[in-house]
Amino acid sequence: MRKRKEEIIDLAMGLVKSRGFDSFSYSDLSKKLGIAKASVHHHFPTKEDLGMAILENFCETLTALYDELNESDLTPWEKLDKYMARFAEYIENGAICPLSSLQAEANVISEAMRDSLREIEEYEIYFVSGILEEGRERNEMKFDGSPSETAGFLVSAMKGAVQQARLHGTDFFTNSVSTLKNMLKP
Amino acid sequence: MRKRKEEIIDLAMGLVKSRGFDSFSYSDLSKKLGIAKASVHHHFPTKEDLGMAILENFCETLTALYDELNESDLTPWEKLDKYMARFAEYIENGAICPLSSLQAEANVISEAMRDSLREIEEYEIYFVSGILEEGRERNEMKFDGSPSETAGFLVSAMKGAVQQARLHGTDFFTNSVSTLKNMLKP
DNA sequence: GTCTATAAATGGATAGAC
DNA sequence: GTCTATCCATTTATAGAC
Repeated sequence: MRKRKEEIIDLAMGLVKSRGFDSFSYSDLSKKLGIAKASVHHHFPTKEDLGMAILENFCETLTALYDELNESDLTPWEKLDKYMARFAEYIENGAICPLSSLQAEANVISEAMRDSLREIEEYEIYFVSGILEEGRERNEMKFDGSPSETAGFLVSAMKGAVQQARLHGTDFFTNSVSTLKNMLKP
Repeated sequence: MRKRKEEIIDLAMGLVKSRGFDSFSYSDLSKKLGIAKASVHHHFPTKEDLGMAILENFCETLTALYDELNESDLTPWEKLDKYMARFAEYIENGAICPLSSLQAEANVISEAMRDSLREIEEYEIYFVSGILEEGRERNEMKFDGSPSETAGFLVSAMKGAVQQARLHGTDFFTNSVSTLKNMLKP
C-alpha cells in the first residue's frame, strides 16, 4: 500500500478535478479512505496545507511528463499530441483540468495557493512554448506572434474546451483540438 | 429602488462570477443588503431557487443583447466585437463568465441547474454561429468546418482566456481575442 | 417584507488516549 | 497513525411575531 499521504493527495486531487477545492471536505476524504476525519487532519492539519500539497504534487507530475517529453526524440507534433492527450482523460472521468478548477475559485483560495497556481500555469505555458518554438525552427509549424503568446492561447483554449466538453460532449473537445492543430500547420 | 428580488439576483450573480455558486452564502447576501438572512430566504426559499433564478435572469440578459444585435444593421464583425466586449468587463471586475464559473461546479450543482446551464450555453453558441454564418455568406469571414463547430471553439476559447487572464493579466485576453479574429479573416 | 430566534447539519480543527 | 470526543463557526432553512 502506498503512503497514506500520497493516497490522500490523490483522492483530494480527484475531488478538485471533479468538484472543486471548496466543495469537498475532510469528511469526504475520511469516508472514502475508511479512516476518521481526525486522521486526515493528522497528515494535513489545515485544508490549506492539503491544497498546497495538491499543487506541489501536480507540479511534480507535470515536471515528470515535461522532462520525459523534452528528453525524448519525439517530433514537436508528437510532443504536442502527448501534451493534449492528458486533457481527454479528464473528460472521460467527468472532470476538468485541476488548474482550471482552481482558477475558477481564484478569489476563494488563499494567496499562497493562488501564487502556486499561477506559477504552475506559467510553467505549463513555458513548456508548450518550447514545443512551438522547436516546431517553427524545424519548419514543421507556423504561427503569427511569439511562441509564448501562441502557447498561452493554445493552453487556455484547450482548457476552455475541456470545461465545455463536460456538459456538451467529447466532440466539443476533439473539434477544438483539430482546430488548434490546423492553426499550427505550415 | 429596484425590486428586492432583482437586487438579490444581481448581488448573487456578482458573487457567482467572482467566487462561484457554492462559495457564497445567504449570510454574504444579507450583509451586503443590510437585511436579515431570513429575509433573503423569504425571496428565495432554497439556494437552488436562487440558483435557478440567477440562470433565468442571465438568460434574459443574453436574449436582450442577442436580439438587439440581431435586429441591428451592424456588420458581422461589429456584432462579434460587441459580443466579445462583454468578456473584458468580467476581467476588469476580477470575475469570469458566470457560465464558466458554474461549469467548473457542474458536478456540485443540481441537475436542474446543470440542465439550464447547458441550455443557455447552447443558446450562446447558436447566436455566435449565426454571426459566423452571416460573415461567411458575405465573404467577410472565412473558416473551415461548420459555423456551429467554429462557434463552439470560439466561445470556449474566449472563456478559457478570461479565466487565464484573471491570474495572468489582461494581455492574455486581448491576445486571444486578436488570435481568434485573425483566424476568421478571409 | 422584514425581523429575531432557533433548529439541524456540516465544516474545519484540536485534545488526548491507544 | 489512528481513534473518539468535542469545540466552534458557518450554512441552509424554518417558525412565528411585527
